Amino acid sequence: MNDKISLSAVQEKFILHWGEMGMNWGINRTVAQIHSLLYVWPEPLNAEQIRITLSVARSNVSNSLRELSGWGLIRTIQKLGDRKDHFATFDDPWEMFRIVAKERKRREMDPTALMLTECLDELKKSKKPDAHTQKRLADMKGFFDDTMGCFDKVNALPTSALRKLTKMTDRVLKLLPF
Amino acid sequence: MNDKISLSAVQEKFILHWGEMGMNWGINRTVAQIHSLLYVWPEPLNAEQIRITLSVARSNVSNSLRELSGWGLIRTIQKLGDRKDHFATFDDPWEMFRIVAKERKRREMDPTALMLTECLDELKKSKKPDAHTQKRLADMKGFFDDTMGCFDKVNALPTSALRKLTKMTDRVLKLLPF
DNA sequence: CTTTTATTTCTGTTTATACAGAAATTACAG
DNA sequence: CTGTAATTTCTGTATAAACAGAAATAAAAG
Repeated sequence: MNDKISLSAVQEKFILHWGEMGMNWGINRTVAQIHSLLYVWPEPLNAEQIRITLSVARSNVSNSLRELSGWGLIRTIQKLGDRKDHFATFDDPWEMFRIVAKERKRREMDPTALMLTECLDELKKSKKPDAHTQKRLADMKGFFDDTMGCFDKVNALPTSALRKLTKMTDRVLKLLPF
Repeated sequence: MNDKISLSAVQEKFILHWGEMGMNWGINRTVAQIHSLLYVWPEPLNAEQIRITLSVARSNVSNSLRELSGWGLIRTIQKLGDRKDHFATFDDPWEMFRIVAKERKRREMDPTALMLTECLDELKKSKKPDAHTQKRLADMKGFFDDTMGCFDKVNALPTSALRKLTKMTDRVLKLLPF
């Protein structure tokens, strides 16, 4: 039962900050802390180790791990002679960002785009036009379509291409006819 | 005292959805609702009109308006013969996005980048190296640097350029040496 | 200066979320 | 099977955020 994990001061600082940052983006603190713990720690950890290290209830760990699975941010790893699941996240921040961004788009942007489409349909069918609302919602819909279309293409790039692209921003923008 | 504002079904649907969407991004529901109300409504509204329309407490309106001001998302408008402040947001979704994105970067990404720098400094000064944590934090810092640098440049573009850029994604990506 | 109007701040309540600990379930070992 | 380990689900509690309404303040009018 050597489940004792000893965080360095730096690791603890990183994990605590990550938890708070997550909160600002609507992500549960414990969820974000577990994610950052798995990110900094050199080996996969089991639920009990996470519980002890972060000083939270076992159930909290369980639910948070399920949440992270729902995001596709962790994978389970089996170890010989150990029935416990061990958990790990990804090494590459770009890949994790790609996953999170894609999932947030699916969960939050897509439904909003749909809502806007529905609203515009209803307005079109309506007797009294309300041209102003129509314009505002159409503008917003146009914004969503443009950004989401762009996002899908960029986000589909592999990490190497994304990294290059961000480093070439100046040159790319200079090429364009603005 | 003609403060009665009558929302259409579509406007109400839009506002309610916007409120819920805001919550998912860590933004107060009432704040998001007020913002969307000002966006769809054809004229600037005063606090009392907002209170009645959204059925919330006057204090809630006051605090939410201050919050929106803090984001730079609303401006106040004076009307002749009316002491009340009237509030309006922007017409252009791209501009609003630019404002929000810039502000979120300032509030949440910048401090995180700073934290990572501090952590890496502490690691460098440390006696026992902990190469693994160093690599992980350096990777994350690199990701932040690359994305934030790119973001600053792209986000500085005017709406017209941003719109064109998103519509050219395919062509731009094809030009690049991937 | 007093009254009216508008806004903000304060205080207590409500509500939603996070969480702990217990209980129940599941999976496996012997 | 029976017992043990592991995980999940359930239930109640704590915490923090949102909110309403009152009180206080500020601003302007007369």
